[in-house]
Amino acid sequence: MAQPAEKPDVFQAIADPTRREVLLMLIDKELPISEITAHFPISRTAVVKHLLVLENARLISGRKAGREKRYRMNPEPLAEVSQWLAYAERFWSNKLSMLQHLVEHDDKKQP
Amino acid sequence: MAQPAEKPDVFQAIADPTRREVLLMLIDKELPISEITAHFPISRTAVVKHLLVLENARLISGRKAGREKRYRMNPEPLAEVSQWLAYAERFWSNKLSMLQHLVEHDDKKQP
DNA sequence: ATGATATAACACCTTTTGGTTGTATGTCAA
DNA sequence: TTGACATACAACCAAAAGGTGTTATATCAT
Repeated sequence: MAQPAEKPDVFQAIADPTRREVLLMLIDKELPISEITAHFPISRTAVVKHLLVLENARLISGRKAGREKRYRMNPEPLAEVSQWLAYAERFWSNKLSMLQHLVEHDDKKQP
Repeated sequence: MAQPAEKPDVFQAIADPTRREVLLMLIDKELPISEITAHFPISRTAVVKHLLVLENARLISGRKAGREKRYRMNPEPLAEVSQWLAYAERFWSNKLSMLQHLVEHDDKKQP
């Protein structure tokens, strides 16, 4: 699973649902691998591979803290996605803004 | 290449550079497969497969026009990406806005 | 010193991806 | 009606993606 530390492709990195969830977990806190793994039904090895993909897309960075390695998120590479999106949507900005607005205000369907 | 018409995953669909480029080509115009193929170094069959992925992610839709099939873009599914991005960036909005601003104003590096 | 923890490093497996070629089918134009 | 064009469909292939398990190594607590 991307064993060679190559391809820093952000789009590729966020293509996997597990990796997106990992990212969300690391938004506001720094977590060790074991704790991240606990939230998923897959093996630690698999999680580590996902972490490697995220890391060489520079979306997360890890530091060793004693016997554990703690990861934190780095949002900067997401700017590339944001830009691409803005460019791709530039002709329908009205329609899309409307859509987003609708969804955002439907979070916890208050009747 | 996603032969079965399944997985309408938008993130997956835009993960491939070729597919992203196809999308950009179809923003403002409707194009036949042959014309799309002409812009890439790969075979028409390969392009068609990419089109299928984009189509069942509902990012494009095709209609037959005589002997050719013309595709056009549909931006709505991108809203999901947009939302996710907004959520993932919610703690760093300042930093990211700054970044984007910088890049956008560096398009054709005017000295 | 010893055992439990946390990670690292391998080797291996299966399915999906991205690509190829070849053959058939429908459609326009002369 | 006969090509030339545009697409459709099928079979095949190599490599990457996503996963598994096993074994080793460092570190903390007792």
